[in-house]
Amino acid sequence: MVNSRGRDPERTRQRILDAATEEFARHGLGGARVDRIATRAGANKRMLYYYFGSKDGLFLAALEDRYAHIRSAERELELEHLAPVRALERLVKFTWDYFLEHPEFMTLLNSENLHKGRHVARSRRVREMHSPLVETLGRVLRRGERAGLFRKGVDPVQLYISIAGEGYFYLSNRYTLSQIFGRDLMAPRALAARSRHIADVIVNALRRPA
Amino acid sequence: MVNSRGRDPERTRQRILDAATEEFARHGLGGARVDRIATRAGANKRMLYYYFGSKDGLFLAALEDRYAHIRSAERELELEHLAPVRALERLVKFTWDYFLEHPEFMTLLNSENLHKGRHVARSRRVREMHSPLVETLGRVLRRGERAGLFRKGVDPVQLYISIAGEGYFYLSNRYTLSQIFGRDLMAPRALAARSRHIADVIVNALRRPA
Amino acid sequence: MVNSRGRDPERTRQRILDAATEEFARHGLGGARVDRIATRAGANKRMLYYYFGSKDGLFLAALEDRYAHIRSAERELELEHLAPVRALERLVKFTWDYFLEHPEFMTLLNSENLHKGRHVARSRRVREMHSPLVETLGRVLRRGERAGLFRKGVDPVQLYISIAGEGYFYLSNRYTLSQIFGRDLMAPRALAARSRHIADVIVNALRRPA
Amino acid sequence: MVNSRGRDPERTRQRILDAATEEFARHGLGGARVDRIATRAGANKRMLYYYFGSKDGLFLAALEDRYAHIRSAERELELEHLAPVRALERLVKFTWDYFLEHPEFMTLLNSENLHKGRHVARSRRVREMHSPLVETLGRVLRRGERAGLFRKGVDPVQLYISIAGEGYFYLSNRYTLSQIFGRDLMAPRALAARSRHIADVIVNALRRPA
DNA sequence: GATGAATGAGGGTTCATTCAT
DNA sequence: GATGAATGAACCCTCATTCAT
Repeated sequence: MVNSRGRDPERTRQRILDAATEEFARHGLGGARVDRIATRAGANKRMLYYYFGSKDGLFLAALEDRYAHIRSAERELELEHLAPVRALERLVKFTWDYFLEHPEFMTLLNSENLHKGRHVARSRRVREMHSPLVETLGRVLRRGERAGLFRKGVDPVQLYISIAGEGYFYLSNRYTLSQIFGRDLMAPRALAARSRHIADVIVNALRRPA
Repeated sequence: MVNSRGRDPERTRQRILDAATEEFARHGLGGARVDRIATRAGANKRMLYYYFGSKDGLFLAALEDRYAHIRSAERELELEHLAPVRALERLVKFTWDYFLEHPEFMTLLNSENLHKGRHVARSRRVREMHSPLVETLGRVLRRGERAGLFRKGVDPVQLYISIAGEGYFYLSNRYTLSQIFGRDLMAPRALAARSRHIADVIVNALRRPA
Repeated sequence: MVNSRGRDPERTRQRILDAATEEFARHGLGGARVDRIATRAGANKRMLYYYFGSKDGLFLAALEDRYAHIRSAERELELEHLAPVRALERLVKFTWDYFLEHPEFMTLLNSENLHKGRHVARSRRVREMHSPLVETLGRVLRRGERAGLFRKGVDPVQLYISIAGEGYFYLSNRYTLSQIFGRDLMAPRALAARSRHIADVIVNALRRPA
Repeated sequence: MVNSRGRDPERTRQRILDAATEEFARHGLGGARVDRIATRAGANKRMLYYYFGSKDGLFLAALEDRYAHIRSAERELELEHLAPVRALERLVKFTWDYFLEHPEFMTLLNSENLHKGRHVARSRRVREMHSPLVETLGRVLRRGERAGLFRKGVDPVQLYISIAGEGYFYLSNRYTLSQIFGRDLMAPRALAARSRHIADVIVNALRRPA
């Protein structure tokens, strides 16, 4: 029996993970309901414990899964094969687009940080996933320096946090910001304007002073 | 009688609000416990409903209170009396320091956005608090333009979101970022480095191209 | 100061009693809220306890008040001055009309009986109110017997319970009965039909067999 | 394992329903305590929500159950097979006896009407249960008419309400009535007298005028 | 691998009542 | 006579988790 509700362990596991990701994204770790996850996954609640041990175990699995997803998409950018400025622009655009299309990733991160990163602290996988990103970005920066395009001594971690932060704050806090500034930050034109603004900020931040 | 348990309504209300702010910041809206708030406030649980109506009402009150606090501190910077570049630097430093010293404000905002801003949407006070900020920043920008220091056409809202976002993402996600990048982002030297980095980014973003 | 909110003790007491009667009628004893009573009476909650001692004391006062009201209205029928059949018809119509116009009286009685009559058991007033009714009805019956109109040996208490019961069950259970029988028992025509039906039943019950 | 605490869902459900019926009857809907129901049913409080969704859901289930019970017992009278006068007498006696032996049914109805029939309004089952009763009683009446025993044009619904009302008011209000009339209406002789009285009233109400 | 039934602790909220003024 | 502030017990309901099959 290999239909959608039957005995295909890997699919059951995946359906639970997907349902959990959505639930955690929508309601946070504390607000997520194990019952809803099971129902939406079309699985028995017991299965959730069978595969993931606990609600926290499930949360960690969802978080790891989402980290793996963004890093994997990032690798496909092949920044190493691009000219420094082009590589930078591409990463900036990708990061913005990714947050825009995957708001659940931001919510997951917010939840994890609300809980002082106690899940991610127990995960070796997550740590290992990120050194390639730093290394790649570091090499892009060095190539740019050598070519006389970028200023010297820029820390790739600081740079990445800026690239991400420029989009993250805007998108993660879109409800409060739209409210306090009295404009719809999610309107297509507003999004396009932000995307351009971010590119300007990051490029200017790196440009070698004249 | 004006001691801690006695009949001083204003103090009782304030103690509840303070306790609530801390609890919401630490555990989020969903994870916050009404019992703990009451206990920490040295008040009866019933009083919480007497003054704020509901847990949500209390959350909104805390949020409004924190918004009022940062905006009030901001006004004391008296940016209007400073030279454009100096005003900008001062706001950048203030914003970073404020987030650093008041992490509860970031957590409150994260919670509110997790709930799609449904509390703030019902608050007139919050909306009214923010137009002065935009106007002040707008005037600083215009002064800088006229003096030939800043590039033209920068949107004060976009700029403010950048100023805030550069610090917010770093500090709000300090647990996950420290973990994935393998360094303690809260170490004094790391904090100082970030503060300098942000100032560089923002100033460069505004500087008129040569 | 003798305005509506001021220091006119008797009026304050009466306003509380009226508000309580309505509240008890609408929600029952258990469902009634002391807060709502005070609010609707425009009085401070403390006053309610000042005048009536407790929620139960207030309930008893409301019950006594309503008993006094119906008995007083009954006395104004002056059944003693009417011919036996006319007197009977008049009481039957009055009783139906009274229940129809004062549904709160039925609800109060239901509540009191749900609580096994524990309030009324402590009230001397209520007992004393009712012997005149039985005596009056007894005298009407005896006059009718002597005139050869009514059958002999009818117990005035049994008769009164029938007169009341015929209307009470219909009106007190109007929601469930309308539902299960699929007709609106409160429509004007339905009410008129029931009134006629009751008169028929009671008159026939008393008529001396041919 | 089929003992009292074990896994026999149907029995668990039934125990909860029985305990609930008693609790609702004794204290009304508002006064009933979910905790007491669970304890008396020997079940976990959570089970109550597992099976019935809410306190209101449980109340409706109890109400439907009691309606089903009386209607089922009524059907066993097989009124259709009896002579008209005999059928009538049997229904009258049955109805009185049923209310006498099942006071919880009256209390449930009182509660439901206090709440304006909002539970029964959502129940299809209850409506469907009652057309047979009306039809059966209607056929008895028509047979009596044709045999020249009953007066013409009597509405079976009006008649049923009279049959029930004569007993209901007496029994449902037994505490207040005993008190105000100064006699114990529940004494065996009083009950027997009422039973006879009701039979007289109903039979006379139907008897064709000479 | 999978299920429905069961659990106990604790969630936010509301209650009638009383205190200090 | 009248008030707003305060109380603690208990309300209905929901939680993540585990049992027996």
